[in-house]
Amino acid sequence: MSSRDNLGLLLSLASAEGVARATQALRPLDLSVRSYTLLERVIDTGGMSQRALADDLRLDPSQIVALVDGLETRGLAERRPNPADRRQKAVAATARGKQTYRRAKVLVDASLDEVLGDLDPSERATLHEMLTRIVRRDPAAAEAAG
Amino acid sequence: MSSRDNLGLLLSLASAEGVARATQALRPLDLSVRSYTLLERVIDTGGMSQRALADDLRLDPSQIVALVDGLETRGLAERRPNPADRRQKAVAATARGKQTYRRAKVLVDASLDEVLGDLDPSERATLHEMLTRIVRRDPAAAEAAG
DNA sequence: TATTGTTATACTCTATAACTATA
DNA sequence: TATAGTTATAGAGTATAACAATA
Repeated sequence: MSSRDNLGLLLSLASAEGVARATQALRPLDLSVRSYTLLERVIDTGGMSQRALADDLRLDPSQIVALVDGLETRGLAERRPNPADRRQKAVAATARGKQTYRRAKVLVDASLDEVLGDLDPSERATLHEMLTRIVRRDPAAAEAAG
Repeated sequence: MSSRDNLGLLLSLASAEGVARATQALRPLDLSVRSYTLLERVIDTGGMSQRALADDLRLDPSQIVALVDGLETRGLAERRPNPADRRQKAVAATARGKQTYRRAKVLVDASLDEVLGDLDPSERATLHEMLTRIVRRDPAAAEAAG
């Protein structure tokens, strides 16, 4: 196996390509890829605790704080108290946040099409399924790996 | 499409998982994933200019300088003059660098097996082929995308 | 003029630890 | 005791610009 066949490297390069293009696509809306992803997640779920966001996005809770701060300052998301557990704060998108997300999604999807341009729908489904299996591992295994 | 189906996010998470595990696997040898990748590349090619390395690894030339400096300080790689073009320096692995690489490869391959554990050889080949198509795009297209 | 390697700088991302308020 | 959110800090990684030597 030569270095050109390094699957880990290929994965890393493909990811970097996707992030770079999405970053560029989101520039007109002044949104980072991670803010966009967080916004998408809270819109789809109707609101999540910051801890749940950290778990889903595989980020440290302290990074979620910074991302939510940024979105809240711009009026795109807000923290709502959770009466059931006053330690938690439910992060939810504002109406303006949802509108911004819809516009952003069009741009991001187009940038992803550029990256995946050579893959037909069936291949994309296969890729999606395989990546899901890679990512959705037993959390205990990831824990053990540190 | 829900955020759980975000293919760009999945790609990013899978890559991060692979890099994290490889980083951990390489810790005993005090090698970064990028140093390992560079070492692999110069061993497989028998020596490359820093510019060629930057192109292959999708890194800025100034980052190659830092990586080669680190490997050279530790006696794992060296810069050799290129008589044909005195601007260039051919980066090559030393005997010790090759030995370190062989030990590192065992560890990295094992860590990759953990990440790809659910994929059989045929599926890995499919993944490899698709990622190759994503990464090996027309350089002009990547250029245009910034 | 253009390219290779280099230095410098700033910015983002990531990892870690410690603190507070709640449970 | 443990968990959710927060703050602070240091280290990687990344992007950009400028420069000297060479083509």
